[in-house]
Amino acid sequence: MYPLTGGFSPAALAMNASMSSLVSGSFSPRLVPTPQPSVSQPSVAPPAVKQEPGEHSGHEPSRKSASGAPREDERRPHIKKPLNAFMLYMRDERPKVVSQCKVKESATINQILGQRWHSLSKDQQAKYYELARKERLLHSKLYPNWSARDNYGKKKKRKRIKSESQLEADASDGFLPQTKKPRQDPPPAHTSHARPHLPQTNTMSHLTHTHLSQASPASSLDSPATPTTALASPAAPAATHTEHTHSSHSGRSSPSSEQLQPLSLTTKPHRTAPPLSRIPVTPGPPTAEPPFPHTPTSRSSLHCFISPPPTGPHTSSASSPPQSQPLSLRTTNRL
DNA sequence: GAGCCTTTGAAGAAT
DNA sequence: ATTCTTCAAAGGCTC
Repeated sequence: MYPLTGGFSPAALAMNASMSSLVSGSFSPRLVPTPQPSVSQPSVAPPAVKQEPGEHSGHEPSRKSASGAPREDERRPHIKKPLNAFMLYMRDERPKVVSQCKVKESATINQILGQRWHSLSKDQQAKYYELARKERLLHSKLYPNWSARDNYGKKKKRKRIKSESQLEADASDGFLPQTKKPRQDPPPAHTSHARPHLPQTNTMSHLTHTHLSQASPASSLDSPATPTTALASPAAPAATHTEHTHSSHSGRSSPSSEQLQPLSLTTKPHRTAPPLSRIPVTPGPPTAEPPFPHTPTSRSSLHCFISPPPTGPHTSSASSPPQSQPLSLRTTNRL
């Protein structure tokens, strides 16, 4: 369900959907009324601002007020990260997958969407990249002082207790057992990391006269964090079949690949290891394996996407990303 | 009820 | 400069 969004139809995503649509609901799927009374939101759905109940949770020692007074961050609303291209895509496509595949589990849906994402044409992906870029731009205008770091540690992670069988599976896999490395040390590590944390007191102060309304992001691409090149995808540069894919996705240094070669992100090796624990790594002939070998047992629904994969809209005939790149291939990094 | 799962991408932290 | 980690969404499931 898309609370406020008003729904982005893929079509609506089109560039022409300039600010208005963007503003209308982009990054605040389920937002909570902005707490800033003083801030007059210019007919703009405020970005995800949310007051989290257990927010304080003891992190962020850095901004603790000596006295008993409520810490600043406690009163500050939780400003969510702007959605990236894929997230925007998911938001649009999720309902379709749900209805088509009759699945409800987000994990499964996301797997399907992940595959579909790869099968998208560059143009289609570019649409979302562009949209995401606008989102970031808008977000940075709304919250100039916001930093992704602010949200670090907001999600408390629980240590997953692996079953023996799972551990075995991991072990037998032989490599990178963990998809998400269970942190040995508490996540908010950096928070305790004495760093000059910018005083975010007035996160929204700038909003008072937000240029937002006037902002035509597309034109003001000179935003700091955003790659000027529209499609600047964090992903690999050119080389349709970039195997070596930009060893790092340090997107910021974003390649200046123009629209010609928008993004070959399709081949991007994933940082987080795929569900290896469930996907038997077959040392044998890779070709023998179907594109998506053995998906999670109970996740048969993956077929939903996998079945019709043959010829995605993406012209990339040969270099075909997803199909030719079985999940097992994307094991790469993260040692 | 909090957190996990699962995906990709962005950004910050760490090396 | 490169690598690693966290968080965005989301809903069923697990603890």
